[in-house]
Amino acid sequence: MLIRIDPGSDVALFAQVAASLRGEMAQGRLRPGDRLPAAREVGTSLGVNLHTVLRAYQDLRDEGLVDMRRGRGAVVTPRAAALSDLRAEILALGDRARALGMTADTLASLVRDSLSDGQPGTGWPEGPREQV
Amino acid sequence: MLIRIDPGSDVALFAQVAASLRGEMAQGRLRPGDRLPAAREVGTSLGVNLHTVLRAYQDLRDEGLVDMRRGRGAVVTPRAAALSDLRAEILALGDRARALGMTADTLASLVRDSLSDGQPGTGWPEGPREQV
DNA sequence: CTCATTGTTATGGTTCTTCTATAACAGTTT
DNA sequence: AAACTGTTATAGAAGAACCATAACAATGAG
Repeated sequence: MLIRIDPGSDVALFAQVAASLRGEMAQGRLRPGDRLPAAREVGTSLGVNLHTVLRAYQDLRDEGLVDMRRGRGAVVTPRAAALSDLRAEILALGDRARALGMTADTLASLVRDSLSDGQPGTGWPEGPREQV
Repeated sequence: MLIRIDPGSDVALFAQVAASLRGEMAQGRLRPGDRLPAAREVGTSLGVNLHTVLRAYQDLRDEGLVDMRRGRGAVVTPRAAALSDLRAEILALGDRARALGMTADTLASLVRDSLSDGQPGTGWPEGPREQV
């Protein structure tokens, strides 16, 4: 278990914590059934507020990567195995992108946008806007 | 040229604009040498402030995807061709991730973190923190 | 049952980012 | 010369992120 954060980064702390844990899952160091360290423990040990850690845990829960219950803690779900399944391909893609002079952030943004190119769901409060 | 934003999204507007343009480059609809529409034009047409658009343009410039100069505008660089080179692989990876029940955001975060697993650069203001 | 542990919820406050608005400036092109 | 471009400056409003503190409720160990 290794959680790394950089307070000087422009990425939100809770996002860094969540990303760290996803990385552990992808590397197989966190497997289905494993329990995440208690949020309070991570918080104090990391010099970060309890809620910041919990926000990260909740993001992972929303992604179906962990189950959370009071008193029991946050437990890694079987779905987390999918992350390690993709690890090799992600690294390969990263190598190619790096060779083309692309940063990790650029590739990540490109991945997010390329996949959500589908039509947005209905019922928007303000609706999306376009510019041609 | 198609720029799409969703004011209700949790993603920052400037990031959406930048992501849209990256997508255009990946699809080959924006090629090296092409000029991006003027920031003011995009702003008014999109109902968004000039600076919000410029922030997106500057991000693309920092990634080496466009060159910017006063009076001339923002011009797509040769490096942008790399995006379309990776498009097929990104879509393939996205399909696999989707089949495993993974969202685009999850995959994007995983990509960003898996690639930046290397040692952080030196000279941090506060230094990164770890938790074992 | 008792009790320590864990996530959950609530409240309030500070700081930072994002977005907007307006204006002037300085290269580039026509 | 004039229209168009990104650049810089200033200032404000709104929201997100983060922190601090406290109480609550489910779980598991003893």
